[in-house]
Amino acid sequence: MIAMQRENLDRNFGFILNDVSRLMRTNFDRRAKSIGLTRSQWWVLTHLYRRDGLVQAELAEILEIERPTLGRLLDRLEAKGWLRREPDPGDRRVKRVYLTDEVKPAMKSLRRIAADLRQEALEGLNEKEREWLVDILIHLKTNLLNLPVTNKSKT
Amino acid sequence: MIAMQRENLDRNFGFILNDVSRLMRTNFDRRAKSIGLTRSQWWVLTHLYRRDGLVQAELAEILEIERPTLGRLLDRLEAKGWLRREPDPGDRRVKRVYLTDEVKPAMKSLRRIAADLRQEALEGLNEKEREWLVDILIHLKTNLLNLPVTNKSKT
DNA sequence: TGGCTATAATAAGCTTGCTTATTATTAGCC
DNA sequence: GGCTAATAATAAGCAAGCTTATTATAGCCA
Repeated sequence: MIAMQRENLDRNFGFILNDVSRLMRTNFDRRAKSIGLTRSQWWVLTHLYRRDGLVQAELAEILEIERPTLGRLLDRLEAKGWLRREPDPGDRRVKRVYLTDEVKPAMKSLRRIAADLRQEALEGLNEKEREWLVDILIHLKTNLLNLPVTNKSKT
Repeated sequence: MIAMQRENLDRNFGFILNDVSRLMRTNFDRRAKSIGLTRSQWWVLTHLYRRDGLVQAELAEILEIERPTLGRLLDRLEAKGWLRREPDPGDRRVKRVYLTDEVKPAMKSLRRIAADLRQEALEGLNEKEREWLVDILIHLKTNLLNLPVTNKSKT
């Protein structure tokens, strides 16, 4: 614990991670702009594509974002005609989310953009290293999810 | 390239990265809330701590964020008394940023929070793996910064 | 059945990213 | 010296995170 005062900021793990994450997001968003979707929006559509008609709360759970965050994402997506919300017949608190037909062709382009960008970011790493990286990231995510503070207001 | 339609979303590199980054940020912010600073704000102060009196544009460059983003961060930090902006005597377009005395003690707590969180996130990785991870992330960042699209409106 | 408790969705407010556009000033060139 | 181009800072507007609080409805249990 001596001489730790002047740590190397350029190798600060948290911030490099943040930088890479931000660069991926902004780059994706720039490429997808002409389609009229952001990466977060695409991610929502991707999951609905697999399981159409999800309840909002379920979808938020799957996406690991808070319900209000999802709510406003859906507002924008609905306004642009990518999906619609319909009341659940059995439970009047619930709304279910359904994709519209416009989605399918757009999805294809976005999947392409995502794959290209991923490829470009990972350029120079071999398959083994890529797998290893994903494993490590999953490990970190697990660590973080297990932290007591992370469990917000679980009451 | 066959049967790639149904890729494994849970191992999507971009999104796990995003998750880890988000968890780090929100966790930090929760822990630092009582001090009244966010992680982004702390990062600004950390750099000023090393080089007080920077010009805003230089600082934005170092932090790798856009100038308006920094501008509003500084607004909030200034409003809470962590720093002040002073006109540059030689160039009337320029403002230089100086930390106030309140900063020093807070910095110590925040550095502690950051170190703890980093440790908890990286739990289970040995020193070699940690170094490797940082190297990989720097590599990815370099890849992303070299993408043509990333160079925004350089005109 | 009637009343608490839990749950779904949303509203409201804050932060931090980004873009694009404006304003003030400086620098550079003819 | 005077015009044009470049630069510093900010304004304005949008997106997507988060919290906390509200409203409507279901569910449970006494």
